[in-house]
Amino acid sequence: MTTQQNKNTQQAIHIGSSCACFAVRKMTRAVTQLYDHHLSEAGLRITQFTLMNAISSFGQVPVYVLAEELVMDRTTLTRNLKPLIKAGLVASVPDQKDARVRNLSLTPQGAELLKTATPYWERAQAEFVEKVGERSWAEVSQGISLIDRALSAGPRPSDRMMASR
Amino acid sequence: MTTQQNKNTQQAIHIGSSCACFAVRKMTRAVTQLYDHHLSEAGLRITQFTLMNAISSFGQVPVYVLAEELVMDRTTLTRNLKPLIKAGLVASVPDQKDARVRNLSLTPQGAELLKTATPYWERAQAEFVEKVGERSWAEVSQGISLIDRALSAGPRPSDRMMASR
DNA sequence: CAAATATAGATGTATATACATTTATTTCAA
DNA sequence: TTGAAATAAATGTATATACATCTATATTTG
Repeated sequence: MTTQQNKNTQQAIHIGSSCACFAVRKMTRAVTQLYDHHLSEAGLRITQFTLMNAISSFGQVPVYVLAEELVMDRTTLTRNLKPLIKAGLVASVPDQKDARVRNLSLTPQGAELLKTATPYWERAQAEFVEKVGERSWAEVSQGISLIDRALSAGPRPSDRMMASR
Repeated sequence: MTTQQNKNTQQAIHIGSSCACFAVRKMTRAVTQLYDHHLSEAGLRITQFTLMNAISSFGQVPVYVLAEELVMDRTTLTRNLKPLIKAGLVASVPDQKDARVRNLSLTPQGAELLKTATPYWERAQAEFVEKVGERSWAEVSQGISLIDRALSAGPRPSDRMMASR
């Protein structure tokens, strides 16, 4: 048992130290916790803040466009929007030309809350950059952009259609 | 309205392009989707695979130690373990010396499934590295380690106890 | 034009995440 | 030694995430 167990342990250590997904998920938990602790004082989570911010940057945007932009499943976005719509922070109105589409925008209250919460985001961002170092973050940030491009350049759904599985 | 709206839009674009948390969460969604698509063929999610792998690397480990190691709330870990324990992949047994503590380990079935799933993880990892580039990933990986250290070196809970709020 | 196909969003189900609180146990101090 | 404080895990609640599927609408094709 000992030899086999040692083999398993060594293999597991190797996977744990090389798995890209494990690394990015662990880091994301740490970063999210930092931002959430600041944003909680404004009654928002960082996920909600960034979602409202994304809508604000578009002014008005269909669900499917925003989901693609955020690399997020449409159904996930629908679910994430629910509490914001219920709280009167986000408006979802049917499109005039295509009845399937719903356009998202911030309500006046949503825009106001986003403005109120921004200083807390700034503190979180400042603490993060202070801890990590401006230069280091700039480098990692570039790397993240690179990964985003690399992964979004994958095969299109239409290409996959005739492919094996 | 137009001027104010433009201001809001510009501000939102600035936050969206600089927020570290938004960037890492977006990237993590993309990376997780890639790994999940491979691991699903083994009937596991990448989160479950990496959790089982982490337990395997310890051999046996208390919940609170694993949670700290993974930068994960203890309650989150408890919840994530639930389906694995129910499926008979992970064992959770009370510690002999401290009755509060529960030690986690893989069951034989868990070890077997981990082994079976490993080739799918290897394909995911290979696709990721192939798309991103070995050199780029090595650099980003170093940056992630740096961020992990920077954020875990924060104030201990005991230090926070007398702090404001 | 009508039938087949494709698309947008919503819903059912399941897991992932964390805070506040509860329960059981241990440690520490008067 | 016992009562207070601390710790480990579990539970209540709420949001985050995605797949399979469903409904409604739009587009394409025969």
